[in-house]
Amino acid sequence: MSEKSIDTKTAILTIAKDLMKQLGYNAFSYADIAQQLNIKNAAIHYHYPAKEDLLLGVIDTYIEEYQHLGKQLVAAPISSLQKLSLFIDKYAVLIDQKSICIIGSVASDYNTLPKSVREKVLKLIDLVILMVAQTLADGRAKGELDFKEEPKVKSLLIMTNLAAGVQLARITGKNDFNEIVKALLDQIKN
Amino acid sequence: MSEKSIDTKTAILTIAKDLMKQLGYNAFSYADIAQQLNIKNAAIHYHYPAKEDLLLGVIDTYIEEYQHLGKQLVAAPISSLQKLSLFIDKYAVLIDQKSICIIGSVASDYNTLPKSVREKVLKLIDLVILMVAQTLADGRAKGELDFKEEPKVKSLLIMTNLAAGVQLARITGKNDFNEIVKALLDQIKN
DNA sequence: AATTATACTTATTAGTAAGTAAGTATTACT
DNA sequence: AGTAATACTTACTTACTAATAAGTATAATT
Repeated sequence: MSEKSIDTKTAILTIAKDLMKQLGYNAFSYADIAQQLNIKNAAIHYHYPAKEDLLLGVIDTYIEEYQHLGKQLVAAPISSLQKLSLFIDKYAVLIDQKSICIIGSVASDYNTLPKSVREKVLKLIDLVILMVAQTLADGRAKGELDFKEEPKVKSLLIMTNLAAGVQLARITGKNDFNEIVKALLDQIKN
Repeated sequence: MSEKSIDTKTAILTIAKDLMKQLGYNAFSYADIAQQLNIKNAAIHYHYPAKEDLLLGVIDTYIEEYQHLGKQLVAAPISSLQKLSLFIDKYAVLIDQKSICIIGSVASDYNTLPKSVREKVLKLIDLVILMVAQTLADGRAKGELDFKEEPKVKSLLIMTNLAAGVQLARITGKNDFNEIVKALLDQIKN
């Protein structure tokens, strides 16, 4: 694969990710991507034969991103609260982009997704929930955090606050998301 | 309007609501509804000229439903915890139907919705958040509930737990939703 | 009884979707 | 230098989308 092709393939993926988060799986088309890149519709099919392949590629980049973040967080010389803040920041920036998180995007379109994508989505969700749960468990063990729920359950609570928080804030305004974050951080601070 | 027509119009709306919750705004078509009702595509356009009108009709039924529920809850001779449970039950049943809540459904498609729909969605969201907030405030005043956040903020936290909870549970299984509900009820019990 | 409104069907249109086959220019390999 | 792979474009197909115009049967109104 030449460098030009790598660029195009990466560029397609980057735009697909943005469109996924802004519009959802069923509301963007190959034509939208082609227009932005000034290439033809069929050029995208060359790199990603079916829309299913494109979506698999999108999910893969997030799996890699969160695997990378997970490893970074374990080793990072920062407090557990700061680690969670790094994670929360990923959600906060979405609102300014009029976007929602990729998990929320695929979750609402779930019934229309191909089986291969569904399986990969489940893998991504498990990865993220576990990463947050481990950060929470670690923080509590170190006495940096305090909460009474099981780490896995607390992770579910925080994840749902964030995922639906950005969905809500896109409609009602960013302040609602900020209030949610403030409250959930206050819940786990020691 | 004859009775037959009322039946058809109501039936269209009922199916549209189901499709919205299962597939989302952009993933269902007039053909899907027509097929289920054994009528022609154009018959739906007779009752709802544009898809925008159909979606406005769908949101309206939910606004009416929650206005009704809100009035019922104020007068009902049950505890605040039971009132919240009635609300939570509305979300629990969605999972078995492989559906998500209407707010979550329109929230993820928000950028593709007509302006008229967006305004009505905001009205619905405000209504629901306020209803939950008032139930929470009332319960705390009566000593039935205990939480440290402002009622509006606690309402946001619970709403996001529920909305994203059903989205998540459709993928990972109902148990995750049950765990979320158990934990959030435990947080506010006195 | 005649007229009109209601609730549709039939038939069609314009637009857009994903996807494909065949051709072409460029680059890499032997 | 010749061959083959890469990265596209051109041109097209099939299928589906919302939407509309025109026609029809039935029911309500005058």
